[in-house]
Amino acid sequence: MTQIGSISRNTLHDAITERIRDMIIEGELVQGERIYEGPLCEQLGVSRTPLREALRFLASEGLVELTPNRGASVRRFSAQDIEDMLVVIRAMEELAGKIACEKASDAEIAEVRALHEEMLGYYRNQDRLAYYKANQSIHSSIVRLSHNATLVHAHAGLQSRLKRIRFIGHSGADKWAAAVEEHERMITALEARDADGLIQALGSHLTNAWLRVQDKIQDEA
Amino acid sequence: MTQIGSISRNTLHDAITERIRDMIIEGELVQGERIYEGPLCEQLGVSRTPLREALRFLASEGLVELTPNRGASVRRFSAQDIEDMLVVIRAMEELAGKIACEKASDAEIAEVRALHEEMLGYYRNQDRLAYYKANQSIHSSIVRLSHNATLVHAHAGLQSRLKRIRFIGHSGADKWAAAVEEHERMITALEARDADGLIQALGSHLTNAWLRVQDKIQDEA
DNA sequence: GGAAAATAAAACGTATACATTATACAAAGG
DNA sequence: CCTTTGTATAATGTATACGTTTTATTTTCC
Repeated sequence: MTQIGSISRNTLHDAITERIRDMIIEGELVQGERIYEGPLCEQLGVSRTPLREALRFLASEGLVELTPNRGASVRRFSAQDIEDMLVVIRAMEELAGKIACEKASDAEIAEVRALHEEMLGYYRNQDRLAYYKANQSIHSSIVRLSHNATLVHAHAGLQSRLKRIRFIGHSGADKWAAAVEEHERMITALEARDADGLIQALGSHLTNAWLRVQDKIQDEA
Repeated sequence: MTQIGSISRNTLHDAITERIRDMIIEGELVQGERIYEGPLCEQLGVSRTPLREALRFLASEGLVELTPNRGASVRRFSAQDIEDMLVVIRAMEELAGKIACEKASDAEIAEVRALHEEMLGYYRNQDRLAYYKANQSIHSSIVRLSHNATLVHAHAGLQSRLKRIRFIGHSGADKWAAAVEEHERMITALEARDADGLIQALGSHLTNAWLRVQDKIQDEA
C-alpha cells in the first residue's frame, strides 16, 4: 500500500489525526456529535486501529471526548469554555510577548513584521481565508519568539481548539478593520521591544476577539 | 478477562495510561529510553492495542515521544525544558490565583486552608511523600478555584510532567522550611483575597522551586 | 394499548495475525 | 583490515477477528 501522492506522512495515525482535526475545524464533524468508528473508517479508507489511536491522541488534546463503552464524540464547547480558553490563551500570549521583547532577535522580529505586511495584503484584497491563516500564523510566531517549547506547545493546542470558533466568527468590516489596527499596534510594540505596550496590545486584541465572536457562537455552542 | 484488583478502570487503555504515567514518574521507565511494546505488554499482561492507544494519549500529553517506525520513548527533558515548564506553570498559577481571589467562595478557600494545615502536619512528622502529595494537591486546588476548566487541564498536564522532576529534587531541611513558609504566605494572601500578594507569593515560590531543583537535575536530565 | 422484558443488531474494547520497516550481523569484495 | 552489501531478526504499523456492552426492536404480559 504505497502512497501515490507525494505528501504522504510516515505513519497513518498521524495523517488521520491531522485529517480529523481538519474535519472538526471545518464542521464536517459536528460539535457534540458522536464519532462512529466504522463509518469514518470506511470514509477514510483505513482500519479501526490507527483511527482509534488518532482519537486517543485528539482526546488528550481536548478536541475529542471519550466515554467508556460509548466511544468518541466531538467535544462540545460552551460559551464559558470558550471564554475560559481565551483567558488562558491571552495570558500565554502576554507571557510570550514579554519574553519575546527580551529574547527575540531582530531578524525574528522582522519575520513577524513580514508576516504582518503579508496579512495586510490579504486584508486589502478582502481575502478572508488567507487573512485568517496569516493572522493565526502571526500569533503563533510571536509565541515562538519566546523560545519556550512548552509555551509554544500549549498555545498551539489551545489555538487548535479555537480554530473552529474563529472559523465561524467572521465579523463585519468595521470590526475587521479594528482587528487589523490592533495587530499594527502589536507589531510596533514588538519592534520597539516595548513589553508593556505589547502586553496591552495583545490583551485588548484578545478581549476584543472574544467580543467579536461572543454573539456568533450562540447558534452552535 | 475481569480484573482481580479492585481499582479496575472501565477501559483498559485508561488504566494503562495511568500506569505508564506512574512508571515514568517513579523512574521505572527511564528518561530518553525507548519503550518496547512487546515486553511492556507482557509485563502488564495486556495486548498491544490498548497499550499503543495509551502511548498515543501520553504522547499528546508530552510525556512520551513518538518517532515514526521507531516507536515510543520516554520524553527527555533538558534543564531548559524544565525551566520553560516552570515559567509557564508559574504564569498559570498566577493567573489562577488572581481569578480565584475574585471568584472563589469562602468555603472553597477554607478547603485549601484545610489542605495546608494537613500538609503542615506531614511537615512536622517529616513525612516527605505525604507532604509532597499534599503540596501538589494545594497547587491544583488553587488553580481549580479559578473555575477555568482549560486552565485546570493545562496546569494538570504540566504538573504531571514535572512530577518526575520534583520527585527527584528532595531538598534539604532549610529549603524545605522556606517552602513551607512560602506556602503560608500564599494561603494568607488567598484568604485576604489579596491578588497581588498571592501572585507575588506564588511567583517567588515557583522561582525558588526552580532554584531548589536546579542543581539536582544535572544527574538525570 | 402501553409498559416491561427478552431478543437482535450494532458499536466499542481487546486480542491476534499479517505487513512493513528498521537494525544487527555476517559474508563478500576492495 | 575496512567497507559495503545482503540477509536474518526483531520491532513497529496496520488489518482483521472475537468478545462484551450498549442500544434499538420486538414480543409478551398486564
